[in-house]
Amino acid sequence: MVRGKVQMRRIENATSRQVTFSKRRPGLLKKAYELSVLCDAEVAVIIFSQKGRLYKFSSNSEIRKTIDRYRRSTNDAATYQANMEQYILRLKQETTDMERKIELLEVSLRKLAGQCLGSCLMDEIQEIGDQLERSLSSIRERKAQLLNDQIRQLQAKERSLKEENAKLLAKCLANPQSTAHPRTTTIHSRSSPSTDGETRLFIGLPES
Amino acid sequence: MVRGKVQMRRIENATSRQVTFSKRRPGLLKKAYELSVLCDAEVAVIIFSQKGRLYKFSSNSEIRKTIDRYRRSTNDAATYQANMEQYILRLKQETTDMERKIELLEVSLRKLAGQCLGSCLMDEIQEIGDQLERSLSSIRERKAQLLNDQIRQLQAKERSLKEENAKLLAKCLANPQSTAHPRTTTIHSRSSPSTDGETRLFIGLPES
DNA sequence: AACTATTTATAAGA
DNA sequence: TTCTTATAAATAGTT
Repeated sequence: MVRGKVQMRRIENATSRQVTFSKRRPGLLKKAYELSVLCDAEVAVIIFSQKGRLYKFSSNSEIRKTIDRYRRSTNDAATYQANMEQYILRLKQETTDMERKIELLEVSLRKLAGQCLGSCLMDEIQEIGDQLERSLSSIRERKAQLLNDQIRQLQAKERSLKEENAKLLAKCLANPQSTAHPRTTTIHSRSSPSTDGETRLFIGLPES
Repeated sequence: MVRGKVQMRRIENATSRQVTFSKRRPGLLKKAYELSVLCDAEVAVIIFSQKGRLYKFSSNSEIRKTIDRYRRSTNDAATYQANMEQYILRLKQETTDMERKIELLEVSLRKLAGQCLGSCLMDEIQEIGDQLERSLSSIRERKAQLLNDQIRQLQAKERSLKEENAKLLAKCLANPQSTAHPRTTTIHSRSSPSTDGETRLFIGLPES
């Protein structure tokens, strides 16, 4: 361009590049300004320097207006926005559906809880009553099951305690150091008012 | 600028303006291109002619990226897009909340319907059972109320029919033209197989 | 930032 | 529109 043409490629020297940027940037913005004024055109220029600094020109007071106009005039840019709007519509539809579902669930729940029955006619009352009876029978079944489980657990525990009891008794009888009858070997039996039946196994243990 | 400086003001002659636009527009775009290449800058230019025709340059493959970058770098006003994105986040949060609510309602409903009790322990079983008993008693109350209403309606109907019956009887007795007993004045009784009890009041009406 | 030799852009005319 | 041409404007390299 001056004193020898410039190759149209990135200036490798960082300082030269920065200097050239500083010189050409206002030139570009000035040209943009002149075009907009002389020809009454809408012009917007956005420049980001390598360092990320922003420079802009807008013939409009608000560059966003030009950008919006650009978006409206191009299909691919409008697509993103349209997609978002469609997505919002879908989300809204979803929430509406969910609201209706919640409403229905709450009504069902209230009815099963015996509330708001004032508007129910005999048919529906009958149906709800039947459902409740069925539920109650499920509940009773589950309750019975739980009780049975508990009983079985207690029985198993009883069995294992009995076994332990028997083992300990056998040990006591076989042990030469304690030939006396277990009943009479209980220490501190005078100071503890517990029954024989409960304490006769605690041979030699100090009372707590 | 050439052969006499140009005044920096709108060119009034429409043709001249159009010509100048055609000449300067590629110049501006070229300058933008050169700045972007030489200085490795991100440059975007948008031009709308007076007729609304769009011309643009973008150092990027996609001008939208530069515009987005511009939007991100200016925080003078929340952009429409940012607002939309926030709105979408809000909607998503809302649907998540609703999903959770639906989940809870469905669990409650299933339990009140006596389903999925396998995981319930005795406390909860007891509670559900109590709730069901209360619901059933509400249901029975409502049922009784409905039955009572029905009975009262029937009683009222009976009363009004009796009154009408009495009035008609009195009329018959007072009327000289029909001294016969009302039971015998029933017309068409031979062609209608209804019982006496139901038809004896329809004096003089043609059968439908 | 200022200077200046040149290139580039472009107004007016064809 | 495009070409031509005279001239203004921009700017690369230097200081």
